[in-house]
Amino acid sequence: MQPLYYRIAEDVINQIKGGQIKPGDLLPSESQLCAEYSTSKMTVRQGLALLARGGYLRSVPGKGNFVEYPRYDLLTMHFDEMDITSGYPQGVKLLEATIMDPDPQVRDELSLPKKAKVIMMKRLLYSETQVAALDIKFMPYIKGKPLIEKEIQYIPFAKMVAKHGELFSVKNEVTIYAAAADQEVASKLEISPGSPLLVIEQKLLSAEQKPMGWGKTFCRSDCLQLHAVSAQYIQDQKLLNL
Amino acid sequence: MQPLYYRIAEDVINQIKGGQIKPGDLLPSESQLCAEYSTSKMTVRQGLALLARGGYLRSVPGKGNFVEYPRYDLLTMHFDEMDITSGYPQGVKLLEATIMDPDPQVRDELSLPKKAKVIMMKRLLYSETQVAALDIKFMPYIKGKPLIEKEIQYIPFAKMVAKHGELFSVKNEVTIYAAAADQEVASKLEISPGSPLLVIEQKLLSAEQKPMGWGKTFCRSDCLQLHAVSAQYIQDQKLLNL
DNA sequence: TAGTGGTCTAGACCACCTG
DNA sequence: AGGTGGTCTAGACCACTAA
Repeated sequence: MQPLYYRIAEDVINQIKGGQIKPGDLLPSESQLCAEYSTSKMTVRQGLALLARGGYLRSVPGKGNFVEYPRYDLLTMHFDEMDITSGYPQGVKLLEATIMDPDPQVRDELSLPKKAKVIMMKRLLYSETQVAALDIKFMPYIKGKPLIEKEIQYIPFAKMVAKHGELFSVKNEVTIYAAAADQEVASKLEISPGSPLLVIEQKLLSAEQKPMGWGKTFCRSDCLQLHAVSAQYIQDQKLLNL
Repeated sequence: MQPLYYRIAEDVINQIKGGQIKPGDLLPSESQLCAEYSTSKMTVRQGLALLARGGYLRSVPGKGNFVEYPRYDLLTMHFDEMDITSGYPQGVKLLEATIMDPDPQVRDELSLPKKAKVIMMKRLLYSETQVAALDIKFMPYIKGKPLIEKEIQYIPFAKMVAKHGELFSVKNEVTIYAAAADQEVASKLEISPGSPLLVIEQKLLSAEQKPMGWGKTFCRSDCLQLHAVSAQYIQDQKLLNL
């Protein structure tokens, strides 16, 4: 048996999707809905909260609950470098892992002071038996917090940074673009220079907005696609069986 | 003055971020929190609901509320073809808009029967004064539902499809990859053949999962980057001022 | 002033899990 | 049996909006 608040949410959304209520319209007031379902305010509000979460409603104090156009332009996506290897630890080859002086771009991205050093890590990622991506990552070097080679090889960058910085949670900023392969990347990826690459740039920040890691993943265009769906829809699947 | 439920949520999240409570730990039970804050169950639960929504908690009936690792691999992104033009209607040039027989790929993507026709639309998108993307879109042809040329030119594909199919909401499935420009695309985008492109493939589905539109946007790699952030973080900004 | 949503109370009963 | 989260009640008071 579905809870009542759930049924209220479904009824409303079905009226929206059926066209009886249109975006911009005002829903019946909460007290009206209480009467309609012979229930109390908290229950009605619990139902409406589901819809608000899904982006179907906007509540305006003193006025009412308005139906909203759902967003088609907000997309959610799953990305994790280790996805490329389909989870096979054998799919990762550590090329380098050193402590070094950062070049200006890296220093800038990590907002580091002049003399600070960084940990640099270069990995090749294989999907099946084929090389698929070259991954280069940087993080500020923190004295006395060594990285264990076995660990760093197989975990995603975000986890690595969280562990290294002893952080619970990190903000992950990702930039996606296409580029042509240069000499180095091309040879590592066994493609010809100039071939198209999907480049995924990642910057990790602490809760205080301090950059904790930065790097790029150069992906062979024949090995990686990213998939995203409108956030709206994900919510639906989780919250309402539509 | 912040509402109490909000303060409860903040207190808990600060304990999480401060390390006093770790992922996997059990929160104090709801009745304990009621006592601690001298409040009632509904208020405590309202606070915990915020955290659950943000992915910080998992509630297990009969057991308790567990602290969760935040997801670093779920990203949210904004994408809308019209973003490319920075909202300038002058930034769109309609090259073609015709009713035609679909080629096999299009028919397959739209799950169309043999003889069905499609509306095809080709547009050039300019950012500032420079050509930035070539956009090709297909939708099933529905008799008696003409598209008004002026309309189709300037609205995003998702809106167009919603309007044409008289749908309230559409599911938007996006695939992102890199590719080399072929002759046609290269000439339209004023780049040399083989240049890297960012290709954004869009499929729009009705609530019943029926394909309502499909197409690709070929973007000059020097004109478009996509940005995404961990979903976690967006929630924080909306729900808690951290 | 009357209606709206936002917050909150002090209970209740249920299904679930553990000893 | 006793504790947990999940649902729900029948009120209350507040801030906001509109006429």
